[in-house]
Amino acid sequence: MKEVDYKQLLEQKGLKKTKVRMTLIRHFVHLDHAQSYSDLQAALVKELDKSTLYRNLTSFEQAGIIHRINDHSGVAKYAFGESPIEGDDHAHFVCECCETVYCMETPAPGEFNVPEGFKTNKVQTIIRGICADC
Amino acid sequence: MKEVDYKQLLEQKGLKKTKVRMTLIRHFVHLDHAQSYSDLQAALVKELDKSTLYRNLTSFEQAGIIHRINDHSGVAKYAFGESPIEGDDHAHFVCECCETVYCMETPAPGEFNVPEGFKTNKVQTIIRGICADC
DNA sequence: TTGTAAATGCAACTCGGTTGCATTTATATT
DNA sequence: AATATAAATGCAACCGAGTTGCATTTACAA
Repeated sequence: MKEVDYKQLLEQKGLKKTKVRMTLIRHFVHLDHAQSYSDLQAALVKELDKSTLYRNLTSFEQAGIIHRINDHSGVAKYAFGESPIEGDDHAHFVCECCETVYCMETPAPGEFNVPEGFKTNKVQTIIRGICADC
Repeated sequence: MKEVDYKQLLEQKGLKKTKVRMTLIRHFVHLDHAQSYSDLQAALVKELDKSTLYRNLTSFEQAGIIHRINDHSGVAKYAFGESPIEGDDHAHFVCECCETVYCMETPAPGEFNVPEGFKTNKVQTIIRGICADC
């Protein structure tokens, strides 16, 4: 994806092309794993305001440019792209060694037998293990 | 489970029988769904110190009296009993209407095909839907 | 009964995340 | 190119979950 495309991506989603947003997109695009707020702060050392960052993460998420991941670490992480399996949730892999979070193409399983009266809408899955780098 | 048993449960786990702990156990036992810190604070109006509460939640968890649940709400919740499926993780059901979290006996599925070099250890599952009460 | 380690309560703190508001900036309009 | 306007930014102040250090109290064993 080229610089020009980032601009188009923003325009297409009705978001203004600002310095902060371009920096953010550029950063997300070339990463294969999810980033938390503090990861982002550390990586983008340039003056980057906390609330500006959070507000942009939110609007990017709403625009489908990134998606929010909840591994079970207590802090939200974000990765480039909409949920790969449109609408539905894809699984996330958390490395128990380096804590890195990867998006898996593996779809969540369909069937879970819940008790009488319970209705299943969707299933979210976290896979824990060791990643290829560790 | 009777009062006397609570005491035995604590002794057996090497935990001293204190007022706070008895109150906590008593509270957890007769609940069918998970409690967050603020749920507990609200329910146990009696003077209950924040750090004491957290420290007890931690030791109860280590002792296997309760287990910690991470639905994707951002706050940890706790429910009575060890993970029903010994060692392995059981699924948790989050009601999208009342936000209540229930433990499901349903085991997590075995097979997820992860990329080359990735090794799966365990799978954690959150089922979202509508509970029997809603 | 008393000694001791563990449990409690309190205050102060960290950190993720949010909100209100004044200032700045992107962009559409002239 | 100048300008009007709504949106984006930066800042400070705030909230709530969870943690830590420390002095005091309590359970329990000797």
